[in-house]
Amino acid sequence: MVTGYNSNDKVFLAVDCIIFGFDGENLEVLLIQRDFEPEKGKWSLMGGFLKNNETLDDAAARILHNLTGVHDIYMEQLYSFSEVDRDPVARTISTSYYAIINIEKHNEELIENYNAKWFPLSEVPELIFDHNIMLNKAIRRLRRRTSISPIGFELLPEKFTMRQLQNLYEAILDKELDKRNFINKINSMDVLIKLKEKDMTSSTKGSFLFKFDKDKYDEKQTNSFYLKL
Amino acid sequence: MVTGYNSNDKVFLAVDCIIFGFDGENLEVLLIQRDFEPEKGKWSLMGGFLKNNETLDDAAARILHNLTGVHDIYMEQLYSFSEVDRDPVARTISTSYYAIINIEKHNEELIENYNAKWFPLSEVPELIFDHNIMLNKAIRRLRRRTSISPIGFELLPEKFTMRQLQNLYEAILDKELDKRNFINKINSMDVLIKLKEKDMTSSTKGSFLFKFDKDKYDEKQTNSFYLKL
DNA sequence: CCAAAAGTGTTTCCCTTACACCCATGA
DNA sequence: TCATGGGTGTAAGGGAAACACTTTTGG
Repeated sequence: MVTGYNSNDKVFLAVDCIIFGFDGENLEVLLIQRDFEPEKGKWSLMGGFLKNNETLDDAAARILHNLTGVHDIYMEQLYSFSEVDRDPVARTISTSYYAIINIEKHNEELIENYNAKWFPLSEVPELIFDHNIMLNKAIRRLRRRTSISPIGFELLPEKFTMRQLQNLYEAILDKELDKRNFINKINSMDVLIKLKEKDMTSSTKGSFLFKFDKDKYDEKQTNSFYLKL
Repeated sequence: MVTGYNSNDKVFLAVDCIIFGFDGENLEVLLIQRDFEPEKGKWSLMGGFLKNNETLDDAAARILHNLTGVHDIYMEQLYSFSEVDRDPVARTISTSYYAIINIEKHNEELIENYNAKWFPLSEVPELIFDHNIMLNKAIRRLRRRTSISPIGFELLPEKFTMRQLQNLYEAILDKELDKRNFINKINSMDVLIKLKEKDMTSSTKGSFLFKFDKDKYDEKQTNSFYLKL
C-alpha cells in the first residue's frame, strides 16, 4: 500500500529570487515591474514556478535568468513561505533564494532589461504578496552571514580600494566602522592581494587597489572563518 | 492575463520532522518505522503531506502529533529538499523542520507509541530517501544554534544538575568542556536558579539542583545572547 | 578510610576597541 | 598653500581558556 499521495494535495511551488547588489555606495536590491496579472504594474521579486524536471536551485537560476538576463549566480536558499492566502490566485508555496552580485559585472545583461531595476534598500516600494517579508528576512540573513564569513568577492569590481570594501561592509551592516580597525581585521583574514596600482579618482593622493586572493577567499568562505564587526 | 499557473506544474509538498531529544547522556533523534510502502519496514523521519488549508508550520505540528502523539512543540523550519528523484513514487519536494524536546516530558505521549523510537545519533540507521542528509543538516544547524543562544530548557527535566547541563552541551557539540569554565559561562548568562535541593543519585556528596528562570531564559533566547563554547 | 563526584578562583593571553596625526597631490 | 581623502600603530580592557586541589559521605 502506498499512502498519502493524493492528487488533491498537490500545490504550486514558486521560487522567488532576492538579488542584492552594491553600487559602491548603497546596498541595492533588484526588482521587476510585473507586466501581467495579478498585481500588474506593481513591483516584485523575480519569481516563477518550479517545473517537474528541475530542483529548486535549478528553478531559481532559470527564473533569474529569464527575467533579468543575469546568469551564473550562486544563490542560497533562504526560506519557504506558506501562508494559505499568500497568493490570491491559487494555493502557492514559495521558496525564496538570495544572492549578492556585482552590479557592474552584470549591468550589460541587465541593459536590454526586461523591466528589472535596482532599488536602494531604503527606497524599496511596497511589493506584491509577502515579498517585503521575504526581503527583510534576506537582509537579516545577509547581515548575519557577513559577520561570519568574508564577503565582497561577488559584490565589488575585480580591483577595488580599501575604502570601497569598507563602504560595502558599512552598507550591509548599516553602521559605521573604524578605518584602522577595519583594515587590521581584513588583513588578519589574509584574503586580499595589494596591487601596485592606485585608483586616482577618489583623491589627489590616490589609493592603492586590492584584489581578492580567490583561493584563500574560497577556503575561508567554506570554513566559515569568523569575522565580527 | 494571469501567467504561469499551469496545473501540470503542481507538486506534492511533504514535511519531514527531525526531533532531537536528550536522555541525560546522549543526544538522540526520534524515528519511525514505516508500516506502508514505499520502503516499508525501513526507518524514517516523521513525514506527511502539506494540506491545502494549512501552512508548513501547521503541517509539521500535525504530522508530528499524528505519528508520535507529541504535541505543543515549537519546530523551526530547516530547509526544502527538491532533488527530482528524491521520492521514487512521485515528484515530491520536502520541507524539513526540527525541534529539540525533553524526552521524559514526552515519554508518556510516546508510550502507546505508534512505531516511534529514539536513536542515539551514533546509531542512526540508514533512512529512506534523503532523510540522512536532512538529519545531518539539522545536526549542523543545532550545533550552530547552540553556540549562539542558550539551550536546554526544552531538553532537560525541570530540575537538573549542573553536570547534566554540561553533559547536554557536550553531547550537542560533541566535545568535552572544562567544568569550571562551563559553570562560569553559564552563570554569566544569568538564566539559572539554584535550588536548595540536592540530587543524591549521582554521588555520595550529592549535587545541587537548578532550574531555568523561564523569563530570563526566553529573553536571552530571543535576543540571541551570545554563548561560545 | 577510600573511592567518586562536587565544588570552587586565578592567571594568562588574545582579541576587540578606542583613538590622532602625518602624507601626498591637484587645484 | 590648502583642502581632501589616504595611510598608519598602540594602549587598555574584557572575555576565553588553561589549570589543581579540597570537600563530602556512603560503602
